[in-house]
Amino acid sequence: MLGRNTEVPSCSSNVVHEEVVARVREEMPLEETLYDLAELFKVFGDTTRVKILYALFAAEMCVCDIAALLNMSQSAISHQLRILKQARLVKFRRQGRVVYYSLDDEHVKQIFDQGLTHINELT
Amino acid sequence: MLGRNTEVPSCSSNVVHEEVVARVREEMPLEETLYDLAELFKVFGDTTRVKILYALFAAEMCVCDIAALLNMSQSAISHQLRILKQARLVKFRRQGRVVYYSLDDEHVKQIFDQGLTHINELT
DNA sequence: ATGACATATGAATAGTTGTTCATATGAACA
DNA sequence: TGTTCATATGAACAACTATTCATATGTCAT
Repeated sequence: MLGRNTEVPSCSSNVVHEEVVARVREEMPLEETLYDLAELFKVFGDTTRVKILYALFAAEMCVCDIAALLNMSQSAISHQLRILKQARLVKFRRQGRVVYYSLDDEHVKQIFDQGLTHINELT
Repeated sequence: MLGRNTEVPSCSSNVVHEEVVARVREEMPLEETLYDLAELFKVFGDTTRVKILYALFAAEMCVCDIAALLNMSQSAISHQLRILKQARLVKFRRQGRVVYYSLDDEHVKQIFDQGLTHINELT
C-alpha cells in the first residue's frame, strides 16, 4: 500500500476530480441549447449589428436611414440586417420601395443592459 | 482599408428621414461603449466558451477537469480560458501544479438566461 | 413599356478566430 | 539535481466573417 492516492489529481490519466466532472456533466444543458446560445451571442458580437440594434431601440428605421446613421454602405447594412432577421431579432414592413426595420424581441435591451453592467464594473 | 468612400452612403437625398436619423444619433451610446459591448458578446459567441462558463456555473474546476468534461485538448481549453480571463469573466487560484478556475461575474448567468428566453420563444 | 430608386444578394477578398502541435513555464517530488 | 505533471503559450493552418463590388429584384412614376 502506498497510501491514499485515489484522489490525487492526475491529468494525463483521465480526469482529475472525477466526482466533480461527473456532477457537472449532469448539470450541463443540452449540447444543442449551448450551441444555439453561442449562435445568438455571435450575432451580438459585431459592432455594426450592435449599432443597428441600438438604433432600432430608439426608432423604426429604413435601410437608408441606418446606412446614413452609421456612415456605412447600403449593402453592408442590408447584409447585417439579413443576419438579424434570421436570428429573429428584427422584423420589417414594406412601404412602397422603402423597407422599415424594427425590433422583434424585447429581451435584447435587457441582455445589452446586463452586458453594460459587466463592462462598467471593470475598473 | 476602411473608408476611401467620399460618397455619402445616403440612398438619395430626400428619401432619408433626416429628423429620425438626427434624433437616433443623439440617443446612441458612445462608439467605445458599443465596441466594448460587441467585444463582450464576441466572447460569449463561441460554443466552447459557453460550455466552460456553464461548467463553472456548477463548480470550480481545474483545466484538466474542463478538458475531460468537454472532451477537448488541454491546450484548447487553456487558450479559451485566457480569453475568458482577459474579459474578466473567470478568476483562478493556483494550488500546487493545479490551477482552479471559477466565475468572476454574477451577471453572466442572467445574460445567458435572457438569451435562452429569446431562443425558447422561437417557435 | 422605360427610368429612377430602395433594397437584396452572390461572389470575391481581406481580416479574424479556434484548434492543433510543439514547446515553455512552474511546481512537487525522488 | 533531474523528472514528472499541470498549465501556458507561440506559430501555423483551416474555417469563418464582414465588407465591397457588381448586379438583381421589386416598386413607383412617367
